Amino acid sequence: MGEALKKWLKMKKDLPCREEVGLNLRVAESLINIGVEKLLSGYGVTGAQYNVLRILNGVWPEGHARCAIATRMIEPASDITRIIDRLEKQELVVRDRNAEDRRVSVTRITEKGRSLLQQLNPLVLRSSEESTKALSDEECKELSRLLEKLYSDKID
Amino acid sequence: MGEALKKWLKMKKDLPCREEVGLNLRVAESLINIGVEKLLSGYGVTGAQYNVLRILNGVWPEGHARCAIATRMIEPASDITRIIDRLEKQELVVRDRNAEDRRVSVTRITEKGRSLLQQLNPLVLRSSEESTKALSDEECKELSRLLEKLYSDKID
DNA sequence: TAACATTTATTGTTACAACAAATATAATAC
DNA sequence: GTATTATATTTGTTGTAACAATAAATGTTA
Repeated sequence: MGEALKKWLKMKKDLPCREEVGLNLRVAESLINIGVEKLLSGYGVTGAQYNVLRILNGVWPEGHARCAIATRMIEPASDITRIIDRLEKQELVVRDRNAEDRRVSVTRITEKGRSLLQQLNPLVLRSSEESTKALSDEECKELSRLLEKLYSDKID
Repeated sequence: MGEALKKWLKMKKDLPCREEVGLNLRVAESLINIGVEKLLSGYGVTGAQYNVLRILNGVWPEGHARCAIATRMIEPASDITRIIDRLEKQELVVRDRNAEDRRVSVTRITEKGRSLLQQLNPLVLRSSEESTKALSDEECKELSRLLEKLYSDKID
């Protein structure tokens, strides 16, 4: 078992390698992404809100239905509705009812939302470069490959 | 950029590999650990509560001060106090004031807590084996190695 | 030893997450 | 054409997370 994990958890005993991988995933994820979260919170948005803004920016000037956003989230989020509520309150998005199917509510990013993203995106990129600097490009790619192999049987 | 990530996020464009690794970490972590969380919730404990129970079990029959627990958590948890409150309400732990230093409150796991762990531990192991079955033992170890290298400059 | 600083834990508050229930509209079956 | 089922979203509720403020005990220093 790796020394870094033992050091982090202040454990003495070893763990089965399948449990070890799960723990390392949690430790790494929380240490890596905490920096981005802090950065974003300084601009008044959470990680989930930023994620929604990026998704909406990808289809601008069109919008997305709530359920289309849900399937594109990094982590499955159960209440997109209230994430959008909070973005709407900040005037970063707008919401309309679809004319053809009045059940769906289509959300679009506003100019204010787009300019916030333009401000944030380079900062987020810089932060992720900073937080992964312990790995070479090759190691990053190998890590991504293994992670995708790990979860690819769990999607669709 | 890996196809699994693109498929998951329904993206077309590529991302810088440093951002890609961060996203893959989040996707993998949430897909892998959701199973354990669900398992635990069926027994009335959250992941954080289970984590605290395991930490306390490791020093049984002694206990730990609140701040000693905090440093051993998988993810930095800001309010151990209320996690312990909830465990105490379920009689899985007990809390005493330390005689020498009356500031510190020492928490110990109870017999009820220990027997819950005995019940849960094999189920958790089985669940983590199941959720990582897409990787070989060698790949698991390589993945752990890369993850530890990634975060080892961020601890202590 | 009195004043101040530090450590440890708890509480208050606000925002967010998870799950179920409710609402509204559309599609399907008879 | 009405009843039923399915889909899309919103709301209610409860529990949890994050952060600041407070309380209590101990350490430090002049």
